[in-house]
Amino acid sequence: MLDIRLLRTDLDAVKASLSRRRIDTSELDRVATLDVRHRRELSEVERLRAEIKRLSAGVGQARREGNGDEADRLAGESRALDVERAAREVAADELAAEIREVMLGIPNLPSDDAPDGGQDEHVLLRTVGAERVWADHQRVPHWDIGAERGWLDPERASRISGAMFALYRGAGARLLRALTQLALDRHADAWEEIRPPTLVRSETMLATGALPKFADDAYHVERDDLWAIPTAEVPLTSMHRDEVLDEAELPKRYTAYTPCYRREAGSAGRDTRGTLRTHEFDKVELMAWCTPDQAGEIHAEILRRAESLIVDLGLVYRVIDLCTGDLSFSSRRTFDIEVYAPGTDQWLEVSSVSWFGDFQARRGNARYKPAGGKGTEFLHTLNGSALAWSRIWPAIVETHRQPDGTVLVPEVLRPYLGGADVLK
RNA sequence: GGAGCGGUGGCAGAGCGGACGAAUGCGCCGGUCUUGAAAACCGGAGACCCGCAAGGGUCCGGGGGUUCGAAUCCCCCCCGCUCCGCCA
Repeated sequence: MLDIRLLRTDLDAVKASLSRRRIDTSELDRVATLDVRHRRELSEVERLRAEIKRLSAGVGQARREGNGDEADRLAGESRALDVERAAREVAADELAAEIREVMLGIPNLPSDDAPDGGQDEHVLLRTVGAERVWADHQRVPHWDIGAERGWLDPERASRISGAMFALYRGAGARLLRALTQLALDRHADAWEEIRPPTLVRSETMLATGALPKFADDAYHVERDDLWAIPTAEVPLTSMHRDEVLDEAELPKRYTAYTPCYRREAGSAGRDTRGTLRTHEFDKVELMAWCTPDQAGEIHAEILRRAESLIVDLGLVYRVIDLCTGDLSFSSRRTFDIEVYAPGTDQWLEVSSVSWFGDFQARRGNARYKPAGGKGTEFLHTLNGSALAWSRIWPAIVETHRQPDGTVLVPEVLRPYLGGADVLK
């Protein structure tokens, strides 16, 4: 959520910034108007309440002095004022609720550094491995490899759960487990491993920015009013909700391995083959809490870590600086890592490394106490995927497919596959 | 699912109709002492909102109610804990 004070002092700047996202900014004018009215009602309510408090103190005093008539007179006066107070308060509360509702639907301000551009534009920062030459045996899509080797079983997956679910088997399944373990181990040096709940409350979804706008994209367990997380970012971003941390304990770095659930509403019929787009996939995520000063370095660190794993897996990839029109709702700046899958001849998004500023912390009321200073400040949050099953798996089997149809195991993965250098 | 107990400041924990934004302890900040630190002692400090400021207001899980006045009484809800039952 944006700081509403920004709308009071700098409405034009906020509008200019949000229009870089290529969205309609008329809601901002509406909030600004409502805000003025809200504050007017609020100060009137407060004036009345102060008066009532004064009168009430008088009642108590008059009573103690045995002056019953005076006490009754003051009580009556107070009662009359309270009628007006109640009416004004209802009006103020309604305005506050309306303001909140609109504010929750307004996306974050893009960073000044984020490149301008629409949804289909992006700034390519670098491509690693572009010079690589692909042989015919690497031009086989992973769904064919999966069928050929018995690693993927789409018929049974849909028998069990329907379209857009994956069922991996044998060495294919084992490869996933190895990848997960590898990713988790790589960050154990500085990132605390978390295994959070994956069914969460509405407030938890709201703090991240997954609600209220994107309710249709998530699975909702109605009977218990719980949501299946679309990413570990959701529970991790509520780890310190309603807390006040000491600056000395920052930054806090977490890594979590969880399943992720997405309804993919509106994507039916797209990417129907293979594992690229599924309702459920597992992912290892990196997520950090820090001060504004630390955010830049952490952002770089997450990107560095995500890239280095991909390098070690022997994959070709590129890094993209997302344009303002393509930035996700809560993000101020995002770098996407896309891995090249030679069999499907596609660049697959495997990680979005994002800086959210204090946007999520504000929604979740997560603050810190600056060392030596007084008061509290909102934390900054950042995150990025370290490894997403549904995209890394195809890239690996396609990239490392050998002429005989087997798949060469990247060096770093071998210890996790009992030393095997080839998957047959 | 049944029974009981509880939710108060950064944390722990008193208070149970008016003088309570709230004792006390821990933690935190400043000072005295010390070569320095620790200890001890003295002092300070809650969060949030409105306001240029002076100042005002809100906040004792959330929401209603009673009352001139609610942390305190009543109702509903949420969350947590304990015991029993069920269960991977």
